[in-house]
Amino acid sequence: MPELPEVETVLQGIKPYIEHKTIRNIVIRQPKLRWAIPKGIARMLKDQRVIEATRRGKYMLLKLEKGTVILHLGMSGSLKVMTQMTSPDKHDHFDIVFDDICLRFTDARRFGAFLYTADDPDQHPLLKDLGIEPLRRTFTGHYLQRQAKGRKIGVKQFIMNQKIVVGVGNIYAAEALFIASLHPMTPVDSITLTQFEQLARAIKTVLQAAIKKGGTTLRDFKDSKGRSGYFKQKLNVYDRAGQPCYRCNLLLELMRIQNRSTVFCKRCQPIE
DNA sequence: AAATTCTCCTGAAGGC
DNA sequence: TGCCTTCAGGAGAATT
Repeated sequence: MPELPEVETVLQGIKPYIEHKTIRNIVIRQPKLRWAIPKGIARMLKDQRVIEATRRGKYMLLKLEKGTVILHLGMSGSLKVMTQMTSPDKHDHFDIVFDDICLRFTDARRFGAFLYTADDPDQHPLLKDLGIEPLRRTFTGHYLQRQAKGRKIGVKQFIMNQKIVVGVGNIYAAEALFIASLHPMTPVDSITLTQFEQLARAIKTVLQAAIKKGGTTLRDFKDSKGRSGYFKQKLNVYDRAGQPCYRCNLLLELMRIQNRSTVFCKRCQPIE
């Protein structure tokens, strides 16, 4: 389930292999992803140099001499640097081929995306309404409080809304709420500034710690070299329903919010 | 406008 | 062994 730390891990892994390199070929085996891979994409990308590889939320952006490639890993996608070509597996949907290496995209569930825009990527429909980057200095308790004004949703849905803040998915939302001692269903209009400050801090802390560990591998996340992430060992609540809270020993609760499993500690994260 | 529900997809896991 | 059901989830689209 690639969230911000997993995307960042993949991005840092592929960066040195593709920046300032020229795309030589695009091989598409399965164009049907979240959106169909645009028909003329190979023609658009061929012989273009990658100026830099960046990230916006959970999207990876390859800035080219002309235009930008937009990549998303969906929930089961991975990008691998192939230093030598092997025959593709069933779910290896496309390759971006360079002179010395190739980027191979694998995604069993096909929720990922491979798109191209000739214009300012920040104006692309998928990117233009995205919220703030959580690791920015300007992501603060004040910011969250401002965004929460007039809303009635629970805090977990709030911080998972990519229009509020990007990069926080089901795993890190649960973890951040535990650290901030907030019940996932706490209505955002009842949260104090102090609590919002703790929450913003908790999100930064957990994302940064996860990046340091190379992301979280629960089932299938792999970095650009096929390695697992090691943040799972640090998870306080996610995937730990029914097990004792590390802080107070009470068995952790499982509830479903918007059809997402949500684990929390009733005692450490009380609802007012 | 905001909130909720539906949808895409397939592998894994559990029940019988 | 095998078939069926359920679950996992990012996030846009459709609906309320």
